[in-house]
Amino acid sequence: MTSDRSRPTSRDVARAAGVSQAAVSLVLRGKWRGRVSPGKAEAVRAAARELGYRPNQAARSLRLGRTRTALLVVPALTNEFFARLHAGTARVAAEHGFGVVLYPSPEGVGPARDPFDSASAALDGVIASSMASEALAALHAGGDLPLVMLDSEPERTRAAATVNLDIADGMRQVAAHLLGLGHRRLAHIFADVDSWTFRVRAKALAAAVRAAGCEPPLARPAALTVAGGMRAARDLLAADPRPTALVCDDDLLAAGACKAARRLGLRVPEDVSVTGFDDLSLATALEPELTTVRLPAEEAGAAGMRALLAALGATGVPGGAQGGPAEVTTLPVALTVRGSTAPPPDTPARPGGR
Amino acid sequence: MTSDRSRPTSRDVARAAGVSQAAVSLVLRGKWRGRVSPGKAEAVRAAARELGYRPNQAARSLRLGRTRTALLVVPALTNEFFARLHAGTARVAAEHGFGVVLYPSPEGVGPARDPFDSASAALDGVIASSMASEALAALHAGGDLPLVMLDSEPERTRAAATVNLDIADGMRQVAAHLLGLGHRRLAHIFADVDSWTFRVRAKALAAAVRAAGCEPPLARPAALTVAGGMRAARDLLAADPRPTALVCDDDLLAAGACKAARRLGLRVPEDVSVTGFDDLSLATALEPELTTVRLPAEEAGAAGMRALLAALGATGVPGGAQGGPAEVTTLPVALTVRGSTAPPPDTPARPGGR
DNA sequence: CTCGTGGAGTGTTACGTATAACGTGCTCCG
DNA sequence: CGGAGCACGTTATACGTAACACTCCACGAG
Repeated sequence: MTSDRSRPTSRDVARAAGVSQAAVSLVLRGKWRGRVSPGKAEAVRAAARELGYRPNQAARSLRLGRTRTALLVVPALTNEFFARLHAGTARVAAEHGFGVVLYPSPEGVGPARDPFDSASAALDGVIASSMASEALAALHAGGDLPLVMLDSEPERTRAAATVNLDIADGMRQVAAHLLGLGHRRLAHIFADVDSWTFRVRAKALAAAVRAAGCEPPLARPAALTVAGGMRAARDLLAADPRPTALVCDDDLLAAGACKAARRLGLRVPEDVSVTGFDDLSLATALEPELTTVRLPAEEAGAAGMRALLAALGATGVPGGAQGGPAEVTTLPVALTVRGSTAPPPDTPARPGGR
Repeated sequence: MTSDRSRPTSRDVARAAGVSQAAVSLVLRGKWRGRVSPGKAEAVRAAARELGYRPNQAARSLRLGRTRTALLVVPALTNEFFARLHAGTARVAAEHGFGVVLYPSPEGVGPARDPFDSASAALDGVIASSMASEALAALHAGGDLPLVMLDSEPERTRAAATVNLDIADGMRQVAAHLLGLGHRRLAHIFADVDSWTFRVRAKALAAAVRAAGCEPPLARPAALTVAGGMRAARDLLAADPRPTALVCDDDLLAAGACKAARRLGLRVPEDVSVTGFDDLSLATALEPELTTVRLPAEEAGAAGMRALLAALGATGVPGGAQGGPAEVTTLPVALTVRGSTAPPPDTPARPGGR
């Protein structure tokens, strides 16, 4: 009615409320205690509501030097784990008026372009998940933004903070469960990805098995897909003596392992036990349902964003203020026992798994 | 070395190259033909590279009045379909220097907040997928941004364009496949969501079945999860006479249906056929693999972003310029026949499905 | 010789916001 | 009674970029 087509500015609001533009800014940012009378403040709010005023974020960002936007680097969103990670970051971000923009990391299919060119939005900080060191170096070149690492090697990064899942403990729980059921010949299907999280899984499993006095597990790499899991499982189940349990780095691999086992005429879990990792929705869609490790992905994403916000708050103070230089948070994970594990064949049932 | 801590600006580059700030802008935007000599242009580029200059996007957005950022509204990213949708939009967006920020639509769990407050970034346009009319109205209130609808009711929106998947045809293909196998008693497990895409599925299935001279399919609503599919299937399979095929609105529901069938002692597909929709990675993880309809999600997302970019390009011309007011694109879908469908029991095999 | 034309640049301004710096009156207390 | 301090505001400026409006000069046509 009054305005001519384009979005109203704070000056339009000021005119409508009969005050200066500065007063509008004060009132709308809530900094008017003792600077603007309650009456005028209310008039400003009414005018803003009336006109449908929304502050121009570009102008605000320019003025403040902050954009209230974070970059989340993930290998692939089609993986439910990373989607949950994103949900956690986005939730916490929204609570603080932040936005999150995604960047599929260079390990994906796309051309390894500069994330800071790709993300047209200016950024305040970066959260990087499950990154290889090479990709990290690329990020490093992208300026001196605060960086939070998720589920990554804590060492040799310039991260302001690291949020990790207790992957090693998860794998130890898997091993304890299977060993407790009586399994002695475990095999490991590990993801064909050079990433800290998968290296830890392999190491933890091997250590737990060794500690129990068993021979080290056979291991086969596999592409992180159902088909990959099938191929690896076919190989492993051809070994003699055949392993009685297949420990998989991921639920997708476990799904493939189950398929492969059945194609070989083996029943799961009677003839061979299978465990997954991540507790995707896939885990309960399968039959039998997968025994797997539940990872608090949303929680990890939320914690990562909180850490980033904390780092942003502490910006400007060069000296190390509170705590160490790089804080590491580790979130607990929990084995979820379902139907894909059982005592090995030719063994009298023994009490208790785990 | 030369600069004092903060990011270099175009003025810093200008100083280093011995030209004016305006010249830097011209050169770096590639608009210098006949305005700046090749020698100086090269000097500017060298200085920019040397200083690691990156244009301040906030300032650019403020100046241009455009932010090169689009909002993608999806119900949930943890659903692989929407993740693929996002991948498509993000890919095309990146090709044009655009960013994409996500907003989980009000139908999700979160508090139904204003997407334009939540997305701290300013926006040039909106792509909304699978939205109920209520949520649409909320978007409508959010200003007069160009809007592209994905997989939604074409009518009564002010969308600049609509990109739809040929859902109806997909369901017709499912019906033809099952009817061709000899099935006569179909049942439908439909998603408990008030959304155009699911209404179309129900209508198309009913029409196809009626056209074949069969009685209309039994139908049960279900929450869009594996557990929801199980409950609905348990109900439907208790009917007498028992349906010989369960048509599901989604692969998750189909997974649940398979589980339920087996718990009742029925084999899939020998005793009962099951079909899904969407072709999630879940479809090939199950056993038997699901017969389902493959939706070109990435392609749809890409097409949506292209439509939005086109609408943005045509902004400023009030009169309807090229084509109709709201263009509707429909992408084809394809039935993928796998192992979860077979001729009904007590029926001699007949040649050909579909 | 004058004028037009186009290349090569620069000065200046505006985008919309947040805030520092600067007034006003007015009250209250030493 | 003379400020000091407070309540209430406004003016002015800067953030970094893009682009309009100029200037200046060389050169060729008339």
